[in-house]
Amino acid sequence: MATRTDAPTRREQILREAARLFAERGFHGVGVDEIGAAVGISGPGLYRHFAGKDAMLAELLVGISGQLMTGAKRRVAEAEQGPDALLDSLIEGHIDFALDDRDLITLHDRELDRLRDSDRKLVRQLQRQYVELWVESVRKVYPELAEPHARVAVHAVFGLLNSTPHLSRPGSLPGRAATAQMLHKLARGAFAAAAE
Amino acid sequence: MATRTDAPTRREQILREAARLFAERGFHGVGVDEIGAAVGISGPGLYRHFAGKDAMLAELLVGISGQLMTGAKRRVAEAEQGPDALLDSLIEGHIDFALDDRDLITLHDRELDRLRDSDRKLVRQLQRQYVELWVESVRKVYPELAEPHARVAVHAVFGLLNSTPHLSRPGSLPGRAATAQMLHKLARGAFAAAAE
DNA sequence: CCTCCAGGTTAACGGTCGCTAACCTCCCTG
DNA sequence: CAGGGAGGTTAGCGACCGTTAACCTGGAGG
Repeated sequence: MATRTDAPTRREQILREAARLFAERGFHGVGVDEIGAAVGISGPGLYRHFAGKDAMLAELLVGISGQLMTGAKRRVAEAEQGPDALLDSLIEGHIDFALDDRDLITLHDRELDRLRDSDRKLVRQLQRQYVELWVESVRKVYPELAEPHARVAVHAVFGLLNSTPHLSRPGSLPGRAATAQMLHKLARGAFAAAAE
Repeated sequence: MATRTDAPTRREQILREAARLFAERGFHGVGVDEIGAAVGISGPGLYRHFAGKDAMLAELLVGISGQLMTGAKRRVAEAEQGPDALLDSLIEGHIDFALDDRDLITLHDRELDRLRDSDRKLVRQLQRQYVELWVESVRKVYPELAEPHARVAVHAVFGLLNSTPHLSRPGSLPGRAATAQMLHKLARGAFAAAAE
């Protein structure tokens, strides 16, 4: 079972580099030739793997929202230790994502409007479900928190957790584990304050 | 003294519309013709007011960082009621900005890399000073909080406060004052949790 | 009344960009 | 060993974009 130590497929390579470049310079700021060059082929060779530049962005964004949503649903399903532990689990999942896939997090709320209508609707729907899932989870921990307030708090905490790309690039910061722990505390602190 | 109910000058009009369009579709996603059309003139007419498209972005970004920095310095200078009130004042200032100038907040951390080297350095320096000012202020309230941790917390709280553009556009949300108050509580809660 | 400039206009140029066309070359398979 | 598809290549097209050039116009000032 060498399922997941395989060499990355060409498609995956392309997506990784495209994500990096899009995050760095914006969708319109990157040419297909650069994306090709980043994986060692040049320009139009990409069209053997994708229908076009738009298709790469679409696959990235749909993939992200899908991954986040899938992970969150799994966590909800596996929750057996009460609402408090579930919220911690959601936070932890989001932090892992924010720390390990900075480029994707960046794209996620930056280039959504560059998508075809149908793709954009799909992504937005997944995002909305994800938010809703968090809102419910938060309100189970803090039942006295009204729903609109909970929604604002959830969006704000996403902003907080997604701030990782702004931390100086590699990280002179306290180290990955410590940063994760710190973000977790900050998020819980924000929710607690919202409810008080 | 009709100093600030004057009709906005053409330059100001252009900057406002450019900020809106840049925030909506990205710097490279907007053409000069569109910016012109947004203020009722067309395309090349902009060059009577700006040296080029880059110059507009530069003026916007330098202006933002400058405004934030100036406001924060003023608040520090006027602080007479101790560190706690100062931190509240900084938070309040940042929230006002985030709520009233969403487009600028969006540009601020999205299009920085599209600037000429000199401008980018200037903006980054202002940003760094702004962060530093916050870090000092936070550490006066929570002296037990180590500096690197305080810096991470400050960045995270910026992410939290800057989340306002993601709240559904006009705002079915609790209303401006209530949202501001909510964000304030969340930010203070996050800092408190960081220090605990 | 003439002048001149601030602030527009349209035409056009050069460069870039996404994408297609046409072709080439392994390598796998019957 | 023929052949065919997968995955490249380069050349080039058409569209668009930022910018410049050349020209026009209304109104303020001497």
